[in-house]
Amino acid sequence: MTKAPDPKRRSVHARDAILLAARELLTEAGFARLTIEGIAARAGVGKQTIYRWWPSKGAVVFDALLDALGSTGDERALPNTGDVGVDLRTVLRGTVEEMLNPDADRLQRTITAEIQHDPALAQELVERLLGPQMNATSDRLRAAQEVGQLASDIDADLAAELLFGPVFHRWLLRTGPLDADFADQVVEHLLAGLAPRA
Amino acid sequence: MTKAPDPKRRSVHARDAILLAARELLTEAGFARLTIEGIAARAGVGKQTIYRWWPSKGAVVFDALLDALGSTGDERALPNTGDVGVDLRTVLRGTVEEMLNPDADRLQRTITAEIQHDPALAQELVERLLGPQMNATSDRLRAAQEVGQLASDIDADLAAELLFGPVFHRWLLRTGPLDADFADQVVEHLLAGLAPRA
Amino acid sequence: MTKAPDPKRRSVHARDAILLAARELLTEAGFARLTIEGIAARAGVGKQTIYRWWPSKGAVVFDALLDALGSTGDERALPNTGDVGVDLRTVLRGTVEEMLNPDADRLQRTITAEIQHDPALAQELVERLLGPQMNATSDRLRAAQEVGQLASDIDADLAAELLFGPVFHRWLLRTGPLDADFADQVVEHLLAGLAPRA
Amino acid sequence: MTKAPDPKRRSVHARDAILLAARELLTEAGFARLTIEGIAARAGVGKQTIYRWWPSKGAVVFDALLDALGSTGDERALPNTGDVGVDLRTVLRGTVEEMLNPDADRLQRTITAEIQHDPALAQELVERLLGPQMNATSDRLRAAQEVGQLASDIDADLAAELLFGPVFHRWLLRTGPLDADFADQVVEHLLAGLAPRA
DNA sequence: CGTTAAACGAGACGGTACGTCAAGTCTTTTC
DNA sequence: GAAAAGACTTGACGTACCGTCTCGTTTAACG
Repeated sequence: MTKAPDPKRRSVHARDAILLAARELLTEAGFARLTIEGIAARAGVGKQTIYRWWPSKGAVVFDALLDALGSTGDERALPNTGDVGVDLRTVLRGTVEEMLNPDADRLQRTITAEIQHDPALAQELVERLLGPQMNATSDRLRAAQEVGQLASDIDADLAAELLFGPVFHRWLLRTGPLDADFADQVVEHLLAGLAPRA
Repeated sequence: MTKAPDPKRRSVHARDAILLAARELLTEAGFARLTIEGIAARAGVGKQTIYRWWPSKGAVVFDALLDALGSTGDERALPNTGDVGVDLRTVLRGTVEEMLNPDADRLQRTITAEIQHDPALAQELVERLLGPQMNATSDRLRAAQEVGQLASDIDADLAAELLFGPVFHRWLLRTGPLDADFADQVVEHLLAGLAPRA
Repeated sequence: MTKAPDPKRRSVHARDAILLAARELLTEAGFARLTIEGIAARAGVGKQTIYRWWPSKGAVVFDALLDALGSTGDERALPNTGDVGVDLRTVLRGTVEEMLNPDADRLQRTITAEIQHDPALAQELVERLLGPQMNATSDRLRAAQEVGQLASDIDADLAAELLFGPVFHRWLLRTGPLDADFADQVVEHLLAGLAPRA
Repeated sequence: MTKAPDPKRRSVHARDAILLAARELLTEAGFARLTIEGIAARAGVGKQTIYRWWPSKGAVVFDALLDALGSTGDERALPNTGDVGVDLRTVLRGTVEEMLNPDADRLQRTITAEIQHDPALAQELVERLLGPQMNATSDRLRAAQEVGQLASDIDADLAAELLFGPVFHRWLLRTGPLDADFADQVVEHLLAGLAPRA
């Protein structure tokens, strides 16, 4: 049995330097050109220190991203103006806007590509980033159901996926122009289908 | 300027052997473990012959997939039973079923990951595979509009994306179980929103 | 049996262009960086045309050199001033001088290196270049024997080698400075040993 | 400036395995067919380990030869029987004999060819192998001068070159048969020229 | 608080694959 | 039918990183 390293003795400084270096190099060169040696060199760290704490390049990048995103986005409850249509439009336009930002675009594409080959990463991504985000949306939808703005017999989690799915599809596959107008149309058609039956 | 090779002199035999080898190795080992050297060895071909005609590993794989899929899926018009709900359920269940097939799943994930870093590939994929498939669906939707099963003021192309988006989202991000039931629900809610207004 | 090409149909133009290109590239880049492809490209000739008529890169270079040297140096009888010492000094100083010329130095080193791995080339070199040169010297020595300037019981061919050997040794191995003074000393000591016995 | 590796960390085992493999392959296949990849494979070593410590194939071979020859030939003082003629005959016959041994012949031709294109190697060869050997000879000649067997006004280093030069010339250029008799004749004529004047 | 075992930086190691270059062979087209 | 053009298989090149493995050097938990 290979002896596991002792987390208590772990150098916080090394960890931070590694994640920072990973983030910087990822932005500069992209995932494909990112190397463990490069991260180690930039971080001023021995390669072994990386291998000691992470199983793969993907895991490092993933941690680096969580480190960056997690700090800002812990609590992202949706706004509630009283009009669910307005609120959904706001959140979906925000999603589109982020996708149009070159840096965020690159990071998200990188991680989306990466999880295709690593189900464990995929699960962690869903649990720690996507899940919370979609839960915030389905929470807002449930609130709308309670005030009678949406049919009450609809699964809010499914509805959230009906909302984000098309945007994600268009972004990832570039099937057409991705803009605020597209986001609005998705919300409009979706709400038509989710409206309470007369 | 590096002189381009003359396509007239290209060896068909080499091309076919390369694409076949790529497909086999991709299924056996996955994209990450796929190497140019491996393809060349399996195909009984010099590495230079690959480099002469393709700019990257991704391009080879892409051609290999088009070669395989394109031959079978030229004409994929949707069925038209007269009931658009039934037909959409059929096509979406078919899509889900293909995603559940391990081989197809791996190939599709590979190529989806690949196009994230190569917009040119992405465009080609849309034009040659995704586009035709989505057009077939939107054609069927337009037919439904003409017989009054769907509201006539809705963009059929957008509707097709509303349909495939959620399925694609769940498959790619593994946000939940992907099965026929999920496909049915997507169709149901979508049609509710697209129904002609009284 | 592989059919031999017909020398009668050989293109003189191609032959000359190849040998010229070889000579030029040899001077520009040296033997190690000389390639068949480079020669073919420079000569505006197909590679096959080179392979058809020469068995190896060394053979081409060799022909190229013979073509260049042979034309100028067919008849190189030594001067005969009546004083064999003066004449030997002249010829040895000339040899040294040529070795100090950078272009000639490179060509000679190239071919000397090459014949180490190719006895057939070595033989041809001796027969067509070195042999005639040394024969000219031994002829002069024999003439000296006839007029009593040298002991008559000495093999003139051996004596020629005693003369050129040390110069060649110092040039090839760089064991010390190679100059006219060195040449003179070699001649002086050699003649002392070859003088007629009282 | 590319960072130089740290000699303290160098693996002795790898170094020895590389030099041994180089020597073996050189004997088996000759210099032209010798490859870095072949050496690495035979030595059970990564190619990078060779490139880390040697700049070229020639340098490896050179080190391999020094490693082999240097160990046996550190001290090669010439015999001193009292008769300089006998001693020179012995050493020159020994030189000829070694040149007639196929393995030694191949090694020496290889390295002689190699130093033509690499003056740095040439200098090292002279300093570490040829130099000591010729010094041993000139030492013996000086001893002969002291006891009056040779003229005292002759440069012993030059004399040594007069001795080895012709043998080397005949061996390298194959201008004639190389045997003990030839060695004897060289010594005889040389001594005639170097004898003390009456 | 000093000891001491661990984590650390550094980097050499055996490997794999890269993308390039040239070798020598083969085929197609031109003169 | 030789020659030009150039695509082909082969194999070595020298480079970049991989993940493993020592090395000395900090450094932080515990005796």
